[in-house]
Amino acid sequence: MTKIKNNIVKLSAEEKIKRSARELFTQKGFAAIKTRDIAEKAGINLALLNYYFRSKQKLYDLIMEENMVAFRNGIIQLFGNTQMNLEQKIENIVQYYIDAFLENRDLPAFIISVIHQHQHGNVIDNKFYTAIGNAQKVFLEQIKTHLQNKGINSIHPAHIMTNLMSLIFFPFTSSNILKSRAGINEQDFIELMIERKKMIPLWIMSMMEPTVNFKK
Amino acid sequence: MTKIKNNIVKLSAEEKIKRSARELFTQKGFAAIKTRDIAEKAGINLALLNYYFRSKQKLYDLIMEENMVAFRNGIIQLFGNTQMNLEQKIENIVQYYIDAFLENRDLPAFIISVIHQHQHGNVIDNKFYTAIGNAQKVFLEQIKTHLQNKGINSIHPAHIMTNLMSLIFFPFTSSNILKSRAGINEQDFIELMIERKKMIPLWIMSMMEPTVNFKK
DNA sequence: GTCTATAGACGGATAGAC
DNA sequence: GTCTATCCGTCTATAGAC
Repeated sequence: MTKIKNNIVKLSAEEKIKRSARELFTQKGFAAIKTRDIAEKAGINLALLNYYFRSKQKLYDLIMEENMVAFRNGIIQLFGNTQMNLEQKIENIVQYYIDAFLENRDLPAFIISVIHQHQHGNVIDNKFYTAIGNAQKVFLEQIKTHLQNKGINSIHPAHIMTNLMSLIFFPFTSSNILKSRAGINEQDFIELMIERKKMIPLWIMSMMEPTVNFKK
Repeated sequence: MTKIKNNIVKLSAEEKIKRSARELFTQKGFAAIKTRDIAEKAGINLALLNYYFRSKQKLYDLIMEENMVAFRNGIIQLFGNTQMNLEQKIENIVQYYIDAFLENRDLPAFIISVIHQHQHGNVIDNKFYTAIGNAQKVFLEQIKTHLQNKGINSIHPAHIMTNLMSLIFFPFTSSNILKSRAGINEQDFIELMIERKKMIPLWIMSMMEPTVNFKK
């Protein structure tokens, strides 16, 4: 990447390929994208893709790894933190992921697809699951303690963690449904997502209240 | 499909192809699957695929349409019902979809992918969105009324509908994370999903209580 | 580093025998 | 209806000129 006058940044061919590849792979996955699509979008010659990245598969692996980094680091640092109380932690998690997904709207569907299609044995994936394992345990333990303090033993901590991730991820994958007929446009959608940064923690905390769990 | 003695059902080649195709396409999508994969899985000759279904694309369209039918009909009938009160309706929706997804575990990720990748202009998809549009409106209106009765005007009805779908869909796409290190196996996972049929309605109803929304 | 041209493999589809 | 053999367009990857 070379800076030129007027502070305008002219991207190198390598960078242009990578950005185009990220956008396309994140939207549609490995199999649906042709190297020609990437080259065309980047405005570079097809041969340069192999020159810089060796193969389509290696380029994809690079993109995937980078796409998963933010997700993985978020889990490790936010979920695994042992200083913060549960409510603060949930607020931070919600903030972090919603901000990240507003920046990259295809990321949630990409991550969901990768997680869903995971088959044990893959080296990259195993590294991934091992890395988030401990952080997950810390968070689940914290939920468990919180529930015990509230006198609730009827609900598995995994529900709360799953619900948290559900409320963060899913809306980004289903904006097309809201936009179709619910009278919600792109700007409305963004505002709703911003509102959720405030609301999701309230919703999740209320799920751990006796009044909700023992109702009826 | 021909019945033979001992009540064992021997599938026709056509049916074998369709079942194999459904499993593979639902798991990995159109682009990642080769016609040769389908033929091999079905134990039939590659040429038969084209003989019965004309092309890979036509076979996929057939599978996708069938996969989306249950989802679409669920929305139209359950969301669009004008007789039932909101709580009963939510209970029915949760029951219906969780039961369906327990039967076909890859369906949620498939539906999410189709919805997410939708670009307006596609005929099948437009039919789909038109069909669910009214049912969606009925449901949103009902939520709006419920919120007004509770004296809550700080929250958009779309949040509630989105939350409901989130809590139903997402867990099926992320079971791999729970299974990796949270000490949850396949049987535990199924039990958790069954518990959710009872819990999700309570969680959603509580989101429409003033105590939750005006807290802090 | 960047291009053109092309090798070489793959995958969808079909012709034609049985 | 089912098979084998094969066609042919497409796609990844590379050789080699500049």
